Amino acid sequence: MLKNAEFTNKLRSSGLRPTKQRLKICEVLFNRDHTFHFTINDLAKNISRELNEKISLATVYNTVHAFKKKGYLKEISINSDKSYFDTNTTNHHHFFDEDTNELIDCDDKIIETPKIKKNILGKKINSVEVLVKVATDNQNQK
Amino acid sequence: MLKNAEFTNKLRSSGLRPTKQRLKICEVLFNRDHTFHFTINDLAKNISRELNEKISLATVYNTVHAFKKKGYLKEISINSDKSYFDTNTTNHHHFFDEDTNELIDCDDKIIETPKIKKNILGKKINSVEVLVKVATDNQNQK
DNA sequence: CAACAGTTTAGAATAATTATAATATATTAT
DNA sequence: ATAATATATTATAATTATTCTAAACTGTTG
Repeated sequence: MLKNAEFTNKLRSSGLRPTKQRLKICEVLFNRDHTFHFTINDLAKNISRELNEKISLATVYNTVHAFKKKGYLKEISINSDKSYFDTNTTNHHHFFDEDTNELIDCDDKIIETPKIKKNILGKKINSVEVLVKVATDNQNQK
Repeated sequence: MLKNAEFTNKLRSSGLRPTKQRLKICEVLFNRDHTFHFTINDLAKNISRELNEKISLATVYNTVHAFKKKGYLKEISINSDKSYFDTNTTNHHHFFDEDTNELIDCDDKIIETPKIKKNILGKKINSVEVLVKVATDNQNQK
């Protein structure tokens, strides 16, 4: 459970002013036991529910994007209809349950990190991530 | 280079009426040498350019979704701002060039298909796909 | 505390996608 | 073939996610 002062430092050290709103968003995002996958709307709702306070949706957008740029959040692309973000910013893999739309993080103890046999573009490899889609047998190719 | 009659059969055999519009869209999508990655807007533009004929945007949306449901197209989620579709419906991997936004298909000769060490949900595995993001060194974590 | 740069805000604007409902077309039964 | 029906197409409106705008506000620096 990080304190306000720690978030203040974290923000300041990356060149972001520690405003009231940003500190509250830090609390909601980073004072958790586990990885948090969310849309910006989810987050805005969580803020008003958990903190009983409203932060303008535009600010939530601004902040999430600022945090992403600073590497505190990572954007996930599974569904293309909405943007999801992830508090787990390490290189990791996912299981995606097509029945429930649940997304589960895992590391290379669960899913092997694959070898790139030929780096066809010759550029620097920034990430190698695996997505495994699962569903109850029969139907569900959506 | 498939013919109209072949597309007609293909459509009819999957329970889709072979309408003028669908046949034209088949031509644009499937009479190609290589995999085609596109947004619905791209496709609509291609239709009016290549075939010199306009198909209502709503029809293009309907058709692409119908084709996806029938397994003729696959939806890709790399960027979350738009929906991309792919004529390569096999299980395959991707390189994504963050400098140019180019997406390149490849199979397990280029990128190894990873092993799932533990199927944590115990459900049927529908796909295992790898995404490798590359960019010119330095900057570019976007 | 004054001055300035950076931030927040409500609401407008934009862009992608989906819904609507009238018209048109393909299929089927006659 | 033709009529009846079921399905598609279309233009347009509606919806949804996201970004933009410009005025008011807040944090920081001197």
